[in-house]
Amino acid sequence: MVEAIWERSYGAVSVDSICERADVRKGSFYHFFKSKTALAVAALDHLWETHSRPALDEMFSPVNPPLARFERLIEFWYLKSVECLRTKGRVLGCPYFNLGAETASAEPELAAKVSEILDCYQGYLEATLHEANARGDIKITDPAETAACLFSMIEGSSTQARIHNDPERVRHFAGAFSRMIGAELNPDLSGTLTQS
Amino acid sequence: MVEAIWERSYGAVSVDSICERADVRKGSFYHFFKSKTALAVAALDHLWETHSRPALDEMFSPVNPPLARFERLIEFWYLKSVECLRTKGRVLGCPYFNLGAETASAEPELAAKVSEILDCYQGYLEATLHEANARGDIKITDPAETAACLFSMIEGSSTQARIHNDPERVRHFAGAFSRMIGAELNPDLSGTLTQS
DNA sequence: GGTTGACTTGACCAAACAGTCAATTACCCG
DNA sequence: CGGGTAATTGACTGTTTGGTCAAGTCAACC
Repeated sequence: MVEAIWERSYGAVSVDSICERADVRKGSFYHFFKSKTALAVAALDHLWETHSRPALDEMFSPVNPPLARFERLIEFWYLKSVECLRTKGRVLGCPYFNLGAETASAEPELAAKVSEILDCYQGYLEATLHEANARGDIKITDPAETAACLFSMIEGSSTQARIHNDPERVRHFAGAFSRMIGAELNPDLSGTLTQS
Repeated sequence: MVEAIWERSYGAVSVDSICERADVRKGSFYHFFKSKTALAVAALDHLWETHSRPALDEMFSPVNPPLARFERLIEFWYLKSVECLRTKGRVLGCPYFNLGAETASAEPELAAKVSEILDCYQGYLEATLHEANARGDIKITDPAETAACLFSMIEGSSTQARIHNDPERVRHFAGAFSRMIGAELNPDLSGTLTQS
């Protein structure tokens, strides 16, 4: 499962443990997947299609004005981190990013899938920057480059949150986000209070 | 060795292979290090003290004006990525960040060491922002937060460069760096030409 | 010359690893 | 009901894993 890999790491999760958790014998596993890598690719794709992409489609829905979409995205990452710490006992960061960094040099197929997903994610940012530009909300000369930087900041922050096991590390980038696109964003970051 | 872990990953490098590369028998290894984790901690510390910290001390030397230090840092990351691709056949990103992300949830001692190193790294940025503020070069209201964001962007970019195996991914953040601190930076990013 | 203690060695361990396979069962379609 | 195919099983393989250990080497010091 992608969850176990997310919580631990690709190298630390064995096919045996995956089978045990799914209550399936190893032969069945290898009937459906030709290798551990193939399972990981499929799991990543599934997670993307069933969770991440729908969530992004909602956050970046055209019914919201462009800058509001960014606010929702910032909120999303922070709430996710806080919730993750509460429910899983650890801040885990981005599953795609973690897995990609770990396996980039050893599992080319896995890295290719992660690359594809990450670029698609970044595309949401870029498209929104374009739209905000067109509406005159902001004035960005190179939306592609800016999207890349914003996305790097998001992923970098959330990976730091994982390393330090501290969700507040993803809180910081809200202000920088505003400064980088030259517009005021006011995401609701009172996530820690949502439990009460 | 830290190099093997950097090129592959912590989980993919065995104690056996480390011993073989060092032409040492396993018993000797465990005479000096109580575990594989302990070796990694020591190796990380050694890399930091002998390479990264001296490099940072030079880049952030007080003889350079604050903004010039940032230019050198941006250059540094780009040149490192290009050189890494040329000499090792792959862009590898930041060894601390990669290792920290992979082992954060399984190896607390390792994660603690990485946290310490990363915070120290970020400290160079923060101190420089303070100094640039004091000189009137820039006007940043929260240097700590800004340093965190800049550092996240650096690490995020370089990890993306690793995942995509593309050094140009670290090139992007030069412009964003300028925009975030509100001052023009002009790093020399003609790194691809340095081989001729 | 004898003792000490740091270092080295190779044989060893039990567990875990990814992956295989022949045999069996479940299921669907005619 | 009968037959073909898809799914499932458990026992198996050969390798590798992190880590241990008794036995030994060696130089330094008393």
